Amino acid sequence: MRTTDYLLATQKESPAEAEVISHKLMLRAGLVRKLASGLYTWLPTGLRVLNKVAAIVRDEMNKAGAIEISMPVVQPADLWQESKRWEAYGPELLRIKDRHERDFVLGPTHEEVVTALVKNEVSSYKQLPLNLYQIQTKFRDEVRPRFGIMRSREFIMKDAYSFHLGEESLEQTYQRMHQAYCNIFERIGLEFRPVIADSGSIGGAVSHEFHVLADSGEDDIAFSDTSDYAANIELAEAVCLDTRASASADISKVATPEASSISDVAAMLSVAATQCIKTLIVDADESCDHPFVAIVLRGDHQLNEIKAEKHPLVASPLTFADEAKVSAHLSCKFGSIGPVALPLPVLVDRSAAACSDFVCGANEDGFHYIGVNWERDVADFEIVDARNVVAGDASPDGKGTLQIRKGIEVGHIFQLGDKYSKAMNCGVLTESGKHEVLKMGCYGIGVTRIVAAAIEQNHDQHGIKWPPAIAPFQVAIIPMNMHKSHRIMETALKLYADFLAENVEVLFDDRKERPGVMFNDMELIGIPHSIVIGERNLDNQQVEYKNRLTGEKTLINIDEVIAFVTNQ
RNA sequence: CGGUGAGUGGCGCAGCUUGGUAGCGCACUUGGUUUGGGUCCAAGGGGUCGUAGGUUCGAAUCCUAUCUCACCGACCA
Repeated sequence: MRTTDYLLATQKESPAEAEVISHKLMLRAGLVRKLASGLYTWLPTGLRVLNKVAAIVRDEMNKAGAIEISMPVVQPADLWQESKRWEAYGPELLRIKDRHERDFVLGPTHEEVVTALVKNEVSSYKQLPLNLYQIQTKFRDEVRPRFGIMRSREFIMKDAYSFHLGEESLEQTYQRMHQAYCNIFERIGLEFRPVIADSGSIGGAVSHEFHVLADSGEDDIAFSDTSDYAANIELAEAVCLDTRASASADISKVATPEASSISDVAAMLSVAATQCIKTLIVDADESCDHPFVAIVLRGDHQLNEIKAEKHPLVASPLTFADEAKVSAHLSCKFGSIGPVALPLPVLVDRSAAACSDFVCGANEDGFHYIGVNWERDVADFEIVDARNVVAGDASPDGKGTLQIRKGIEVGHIFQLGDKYSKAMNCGVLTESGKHEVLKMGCYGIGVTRIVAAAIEQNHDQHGIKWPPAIAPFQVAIIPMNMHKSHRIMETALKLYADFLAENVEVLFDDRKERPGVMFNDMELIGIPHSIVIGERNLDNQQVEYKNRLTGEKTLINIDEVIAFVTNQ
């Protein structure tokens, strides 16, 4: 490709709207342009990258035995009513009407459509297992699109759905997809981690997320420093190896006026936050005899809402209780609540349960207890896992300690079980002639998000440093002052033709620009290899090779250029 | 949805307080100049100042309404 025949669209300044580095660079390098909030046009350079990512995903899916199909973006509402997600999905599901006033949705995902398809097309156990996938546009009406294409409303997703008779077959395909995902991210060249995850609203039991590690990531992931244990912090089990010391102090009430937060109380009483416990009040599940439930954590720990709301006594979704209502019920404010003689169900985190002689609220404004001990002073409580793990915690698999890093979620795989197949009665006849509902798995990859994540992980002050597997071009030819020198033009044209003949993706910068402009643009776009042609080196029949990733520069003979670059 | 801020040529911004013929940098066009890291000089093209209404002799500027966008939060692939 010649730059004069191309839409380069690079910019010196990034638009004010861009906050994260990948968003800025995608705009500056001319990869995308915003049309409206969360909606982007892909320019030629961006589309080249996107297509490369999609090609790798497609290839690995095919190798893993999945079969490509293409389903409509616009889907009839009755399918969604059948699966109950017409109500459950909420405002993120964009609903539209056609000219006959019939309801439709723009598909945010395709479980309904694919299940309806399989229900109609597959009727025998002999056709199973079956794994269908597509690479296609999704629409989710996000509350707040942000970070450019990282969280856009319209995006491209690879979504696969597998169908099975029995858990064992599902487990096999799930493992095969897990491996395929690892292959995909390795081939693209990203530093990633598969982590145990919460299955959220999609449903099902077993689930893994694939995260690209980057400081700008929105998720915290915890992983062991010695084993391969890794989990989203939402799900990482907090183990407590400490055993509770026996009580050595008597309980007594002390005045703590104006002190309500843990840091206030700890400072006033000159104790460590780890010696204090905090009591959070959340709404109780309807089945509970009490209006609220108390969750007790050690002073330095944070509540994990995902874990807490799974407890049968806790309302789902987890809701912090209204302070006025709690005050009316307990006759004290949030900052003074404690588990001693508390007329509510008490759930105690494992680490808080290992405390002895601790400090807690006295259920009376302006007072705390000190020297409190479980069992002796608080008779009725249940020990649960309810906090976020922190760096340094023991790994749940018993090997090593946990570290925490930020990740960008680029893939998510689920064992769905029969959630959708049961609701839509999708089954086959078994060998014995009985109708049996199928088990399902689903496997998603955010193809557009991978592009942004790759930039987050691979850039410097000059611009993008594409992993070669997804670079828009492999080689840039930068001739200096070509319009003034016949031999430079001849050399450039020859190299360009030679690269094309070798099927190397080459961008020939034939603009009448100063060298600095060309260098800056090619580095901004992040082309891995550059060939710089100048008068100086041409005297020795040489050109300069530059590597974008390593910064390496070497002189090479003109007749060795093609071989040298194709070797890289 | 709550909070904060912003809408002025393609991009980045000034002008608004104190109303008086719309400006700067980048980009673009033409000519010259320069040529191994975003040259320099000159001339030029391009803007209903988000939209609607109001006040006024006169509104980018003041008032009202409304739309859009971004960031933080809540929410969520």
